[in-house]
Order: sequence, then C-alpha cells, then structure tokens
Amino acid sequence: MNYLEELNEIQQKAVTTTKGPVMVIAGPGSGKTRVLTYRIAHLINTGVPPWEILALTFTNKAAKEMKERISKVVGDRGNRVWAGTFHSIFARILRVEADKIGFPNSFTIYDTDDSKSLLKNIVKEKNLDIKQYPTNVLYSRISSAKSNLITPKAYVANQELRNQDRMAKRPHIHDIYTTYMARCKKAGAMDFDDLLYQMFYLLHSNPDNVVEKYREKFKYLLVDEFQDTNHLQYAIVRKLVNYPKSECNLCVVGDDAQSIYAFRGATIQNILDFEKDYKNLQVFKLEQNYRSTEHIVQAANDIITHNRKQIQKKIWSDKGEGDKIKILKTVTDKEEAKKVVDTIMEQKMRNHLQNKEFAILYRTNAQSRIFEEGLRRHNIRYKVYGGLSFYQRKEVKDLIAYLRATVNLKDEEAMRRILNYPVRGIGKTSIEKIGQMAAANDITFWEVLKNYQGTTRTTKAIRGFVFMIESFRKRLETTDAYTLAVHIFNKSTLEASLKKDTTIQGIGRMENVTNLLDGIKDFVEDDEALDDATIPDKKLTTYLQTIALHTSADDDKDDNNKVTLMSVHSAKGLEFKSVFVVGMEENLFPSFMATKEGPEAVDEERRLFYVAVTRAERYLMLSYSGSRYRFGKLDNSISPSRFLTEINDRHIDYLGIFKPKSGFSYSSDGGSSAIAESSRPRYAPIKRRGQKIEVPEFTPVAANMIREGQKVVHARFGKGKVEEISGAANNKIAVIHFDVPGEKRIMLKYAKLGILDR
DNA sequence: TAAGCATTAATTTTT
DNA sequence: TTAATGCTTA
Repeated sequence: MNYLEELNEIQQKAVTTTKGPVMVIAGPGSGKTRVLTYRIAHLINTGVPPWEILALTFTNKAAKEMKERISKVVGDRGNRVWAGTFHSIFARILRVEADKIGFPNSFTIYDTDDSKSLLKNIVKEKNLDIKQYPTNVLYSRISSAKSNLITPKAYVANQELRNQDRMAKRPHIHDIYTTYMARCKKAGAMDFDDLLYQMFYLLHSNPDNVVEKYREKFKYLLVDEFQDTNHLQYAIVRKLVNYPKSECNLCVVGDDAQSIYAFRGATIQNILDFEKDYKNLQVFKLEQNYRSTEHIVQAANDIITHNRKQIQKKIWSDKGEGDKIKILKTVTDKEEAKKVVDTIMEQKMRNHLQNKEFAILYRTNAQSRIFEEGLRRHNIRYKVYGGLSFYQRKEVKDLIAYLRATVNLKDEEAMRRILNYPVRGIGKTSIEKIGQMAAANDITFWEVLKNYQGTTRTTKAIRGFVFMIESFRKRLETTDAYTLAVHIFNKSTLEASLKKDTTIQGIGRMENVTNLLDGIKDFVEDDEALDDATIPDKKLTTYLQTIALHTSADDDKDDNNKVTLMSVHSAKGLEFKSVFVVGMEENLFPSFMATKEGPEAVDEERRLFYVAVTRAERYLMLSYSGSRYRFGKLDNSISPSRFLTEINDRHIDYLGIFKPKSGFSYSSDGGSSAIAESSRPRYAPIKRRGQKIEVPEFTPVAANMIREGQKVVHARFGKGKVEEISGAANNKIAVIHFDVPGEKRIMLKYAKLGILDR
C-alpha cells in the first residue's frame, strides 16, 4: 500500500482510522482532498465494497475531482463509490423513492428562477404587493426555514419568526410558504432545498422502512467541507448514521476558518455539535501547508486571528519564506486593471509563468469586466467563471422547458414558460386567468388548459398547444431522448423562430441549442455502467435530472492555458502560482451588506479573505482603487479594506507609497482611456466532449455477438479488449480494457461495438 | 394581443 | 452598466 507513504503522520492516521466517527480539521493546502480520496481508496483496498461508501461534497467540481483521484489509486472500482454533491446524491435516491412521499418519480427540479417565478405568481394571486414582498426575500426566508427543518405548519406556529415578519411588515410570509410548498408538490417539482428537505422527510417518515435500506447500503460516510453544511444536511447524515448498533463510520472533513456560506444557512454549529454528538470522536488536525510560501501562510494566520470564534490552529509551511505580499493602490479601477495585467505580463516573462498559473479574484462577479478588457487588449487568453451557466441561457432553458413539460405535465413553471413562446396568440391576461382557474379549482395548470372551453381565438390557440404537447408525449415511450428533443425543437417552432434571427447573437443562440442537442445525444449514446444494480437509463427524465444540478463552474473544464477570473467564493479549493485579489476596499471587500449587518457578517468576509489569500502558492498581490464605476456611475471608495491593515507589515511590500491608513490622497498617471469593445457574447459555446481517440470505421454488431477475449471497437473509446462479461441476459455488462482511457464497464444493450478481426 | 418604446430598478457570494 | 418591468399604440 504505497499510497500511505505519500502522507505525513497525521494524514496517515486520518486515512487509516476507518472505524467510528472521525473529524479532520484541515487547514488550507494541507492535503485535505488527498486524505479524503486516500481514505476511500484505503477502505476499498481493505475490502469494503465501493458501493457501500457514500462521499458527500458541496460542489460538482469537488465531487468530480474526488472521483478522478480515487480511480487513479484503485482503478475502475473507484467509479462505483457513491460520490457526489448532497443535491445530486439525494436527487438520485429520490428518483427511486419519491412516490413514497407523494411525488412522481419523474419529478422536476425547479431551479432558482422557477422558484422565484412561482413565488411571484403566488404573491400576485394573493393580491399582495410585490414591493412589500420582494421575491428575493421570500426565497431566502423559505430556504432558511427548510434548511432549519421548519415545516410550513411549524412556521405558522413559530412566534419568533412571525414576529420578525411582522416587524419587517411582511406578516403573510408563513402563508406564502405554505402555498409555495403545496404548489411545488402539485407541480410534481422539488426546488434545490427540497432535494435535501424531502430526503430528510423520506428518512424521517420512513415509509416501507426505507431508512433501513440506506443505512444498510451506506456503511461508510464521508462529508467534505463540513463547515459549509447546514442544519438540514447534518440532520440527514445523522439519520443515516445514528441507529442502534451502528458502527458510526462517519468521517467529516472541514475547516472552520474557511466557512464562507453562512449566508446560505451553513453553520459551524455543526462542527461544535459533532463533538457533542459523538463522544468517541477522534480528531485530527492538519496544519502543515504544502501549498504556499511562508509570508503568505503567516499573513493568513494574521488575518484569521482577528476573528473571535475559531478552533485553535496555526498553519505552517516549510517551503521557504518566498516573496512578500504586494499591496497596490491605484486611482481608478481602470488603472488597477492595467497594473494587474502589466504585472501578469512581467511575471510571465521574469518568472516563466503560464497563463493558467494566474488567477484574478474578486468579491463580486461584476468586477470581472474591466480585467477582461485589459487582458484582451494584451491578447492574454482568459476564462471568466461564474455568471450564467450554459443551462441558464434563455434559449437553452426554453427548449428544456418543452422537454420538462412533456415529461411532467404538472410542471407549471415549464408550462407557463412555453405556453406562448414562440408566440401563438395566448397573451398575458389569458395566462393569468388560467393560473387563477387552476388555483381556484385546485387543479393543475395543464388540466385547465386541457379542459379549456370557448370559441375565441385564444381557445383555439390553447387547443393547438394541448394537442402539440400530447403528441410529444405519445413519443415519450417509443423514442429516445435525443430524437424526441430534435422533434420537439422542430415541431414547437422554436427552431424556426431561432433561425429567423440572423444577428450575431441570434446565431450564437442557435449554436447553444445545437450544443444542447449534442449533449443529449452524448447522453443517449453513453453506455458506461456504474455498477451492476444501476442500469443507465436513457429516458428524458433522467437527462433532465442530471442537468438540473449543473452550475456554471461545470462548463467546459478542458481549459488549457488561460488566466482565471473568478469570485473568491468559487476559488475555494483551488490554487494558483500567482494570485491577484482585487478591489480591496471597504464596502466592497468586506461588502457593504456585511458591514451593515454587523461583526458576524464581517467575520465571514474575513474568512473569505483568508480563503482568497491562501489560494496563492508563490506570488500574491492585493490591490485597491480610489474610485471605480458602479452601475455606470463613478464612485469614490471610502478607504482601503480594513483587512489590509490586519496583515503584519513584515510580510508586505507596499507598491504605492505609504502604508494605507484611510482616505485617498495621491496622484498617479491614471489609466489611459480605453476603447470599450463592442459587446460580444460572454461565453464560449461548450464543446462536445473532446476526444482525440482514434476510432477506425466499423459496423456495430448485436450484443449477443460479443464474447470475452474479443478485440472490439467502441464509438467513443476506440479499440479495446473484452475482459469479462457479466449480468443478466438482457442487461449484460462487459468490462472492456480500452487502449486509451483504461477500463470501462459497458452496457452491451446500449453499446455500439464492432468486432475487430485481426 | 403583441411589439416597440420609456422608465426604473438593481447588484454579494451558489448547490 | 444591464435587465426587467410598465406603458402606449397598432
């Protein structure tokens, strides 16, 4: 087991202590992911079946990385570990169990837009003032209720919450919450929080003793980024782990100093509770930082000591003291961008760094623009993370709404979206009327449409719509997802209306939809099996499930050599040779909101800054500007960020003139005026999964032609040799060793394989 | 009903 | 600045 040799003493203990509850406090750069993945690999190597291991992460990115790294150590077996985000794993389970709690198994997942649009409709229907009940407030209020396991009923009865609402002049929130939940259920839909909330409810209400099934299935649990979990997530974990005679093989990994999602309900209370909940707990602290040089590490320690509450720990590094941290001040945001880009150019030359070794990190996504311009001017390739994900683009969402409505007729948000798009003569007033009828008669939006009586032009249009959707549904069972999607794209006249638009943006939109269709095709042709029990299914429903949880961070990762631009939040878990943290000003970082809210919120901003600083391996520059454009208006900054003064001077090189105190008074050359380039679409269209595998031409053969030992060709993976065939007659799985990516488990039913006779 | 124009509102972070 | 909403007119 040579992988153990790659670990230090404490890491080894964290990996090999597999029985009972374990907590790993892992400072930044301390090899957390390594511990997590090696722990899983170690479990597998000591005989634990991979499918009995459940590893929960926070982001898709983390899940993907974990899976890849496990497979590197234990090979193909690693694919069969249940590793994924809380949301995706629970969605997968709910797909099987939803009917037990009154949802269709083909439930749709409402994204934030869907939820907000539903909330808006509810406010309208209740004749409440939208200004008094802003959608964002409702959304976060409901979200935090769910995250704290407060049912609508409990909310109504909860005097504290009700008082808060009354004070905020929003006394009807409880009512909106109740209606919202009912409407989601009626629509056969779950929002993001429901994937957790309903999962808990499933285990808690325990129909058919379903909880036992999953307790037996998952004998080993791991939770990544434990400091970012909310009450509800921890409650689910406990449901799975705490029961009589349980071994409690639960390992949580986290760092209280990197908790940056409290605003979303995450609570380090979970860490404190954990110690109480499991008295035989073993704690391991990873404090050696393998990422950064000493100035950076020590500056990070300086920063975090300004927070009140924390678990005592001090990270250290033996990588040498390295360069000091540079602090840069400029007059304008334009100049800030210019100097940052200049520094990137200089470091590229002098320190032989590549584009991909740089990151520009900012507090808000809106700050990216000016750096983009700067980089573009110097022809430096870059990639902006954050912003809209591919699946959130309007044209993509439109087609997806058609698919969703076809799969789940109850999906009201999807129905509303497509009912009059492309325009077919069903106006706003009609849609509103239909919504009211549905609410009044307690039937679904679709049922109203279906039974719509009358002779008006609108009625005719509605009939046409109903007929169209029904014709799509008829194909649902007989047609595969891709063919159906193409059919729907065409028959819905979406295709025609998109093709009509020949502007650059219009062509881009068409390209996006084409990419979406290609993605569906990939999905249909994918014949990899995860384990013997899960037969990959090609249904549209399944496809929709998988994309609902995609985020912008998941779009094309095959990024070769570009400067990274992203928010500090999304930089968590990443590392770069050279990092620029920009916009270090009061009211921006820490944000205005946080300053207003109080010290707790500022502490969270400080942890965020801690995360930002610890992303840097070797070079770190912090910059602030005296003024910047906000909403198209020039704003003067109040003062440099307080965080800058919290770092000990001995780690700092001031590039301006003085140490920042407060206020701005100095002169500078000012940024040369830039010619803004015309707006281009801010995205690169996603590429189809790139493959450089050579695939000779072949004719696919029937599944029963494939034998062990044969040499075969696969449409995507190229040449390989069949190692083993197993499974029931109609669900045979072949283990094939391919030349290029290694071993794959292929469902013969779906496989397009050719036999190589040579 | 739908398109075109005018006004206004909003900007913290994300599964 | 951009996105979303509201208002007017055909």
